Amino acid sequence: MCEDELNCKEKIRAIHDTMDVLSGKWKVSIIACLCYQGMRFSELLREVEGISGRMLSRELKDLEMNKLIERTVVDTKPVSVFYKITDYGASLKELTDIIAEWGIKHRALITEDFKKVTL
Amino acid sequence: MCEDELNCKEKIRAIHDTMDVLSGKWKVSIIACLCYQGMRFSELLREVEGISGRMLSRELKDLEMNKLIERTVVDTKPVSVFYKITDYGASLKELTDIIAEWGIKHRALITEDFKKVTL
DNA sequence: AAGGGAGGTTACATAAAGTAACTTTGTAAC
DNA sequence: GTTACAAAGTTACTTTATGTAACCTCCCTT
Repeated sequence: MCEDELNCKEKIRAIHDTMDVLSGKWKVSIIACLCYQGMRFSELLREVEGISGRMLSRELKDLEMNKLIERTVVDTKPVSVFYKITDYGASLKELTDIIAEWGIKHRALITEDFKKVTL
Repeated sequence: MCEDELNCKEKIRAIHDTMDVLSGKWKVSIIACLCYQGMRFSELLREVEGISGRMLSRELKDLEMNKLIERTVVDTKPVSVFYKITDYGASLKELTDIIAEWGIKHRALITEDFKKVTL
């Protein structure tokens, strides 16, 4: 299955297949975060800036259903809940890297343009 | 700006920066499609299966505002409108490739699992 | 003059995301 | 022993995004 052979419609279908799993504003960020290290709900809430508890809770459920992450209740007092990436989820790391790389270049450009316009 | 130096929060910010530009269900598909070749509104409507005229129209405006694509009215009779990727938009090709690649692997896996469960 | 394609827009309906308050269990502080 | 606060959510309500369908204008063909 060589990428070069993909025609336009096949590629778009493949993109939709990925996007179905990563739909929404937060999933890519959550996965990227858990690729660094597993962590608890409250830690994710702090790392993924801007996300609400409600959305985090939902997105984590979705990701768990798709077997991209694993949820473990740790029997501490009080209990804590630990989330970690699965091997399958880790296969998305390259994707998160490329998305982040582009974001960095984009921000640099926007900032430059901003300087040009305002100075 | 080496990717390895990115800490978690920086990476998440970068991901959000990209996602702000590519928000919504359709933008990545439209860009992938226009990376193959420029085309007209009605052709995009046919290539990007499932999208409605309303959404295509909106997404194209967004993409144009972000300078990822270019809109040209061609003075044929009747007029046609041609959309093509800009150099900047083309810098997203690698991203679309990786997203599509993962989608293909994912579909293969899902299909296998389906076989296992139903046979 | 009726119908059809291109390139849209408008009005209305549903689904997804955001906000804020509330819950439960436990621990620590006064 | 009763506030007070953290973890891990949930519930009710609001706003935004997406989807559906009908409609518009311009030009061409039959």
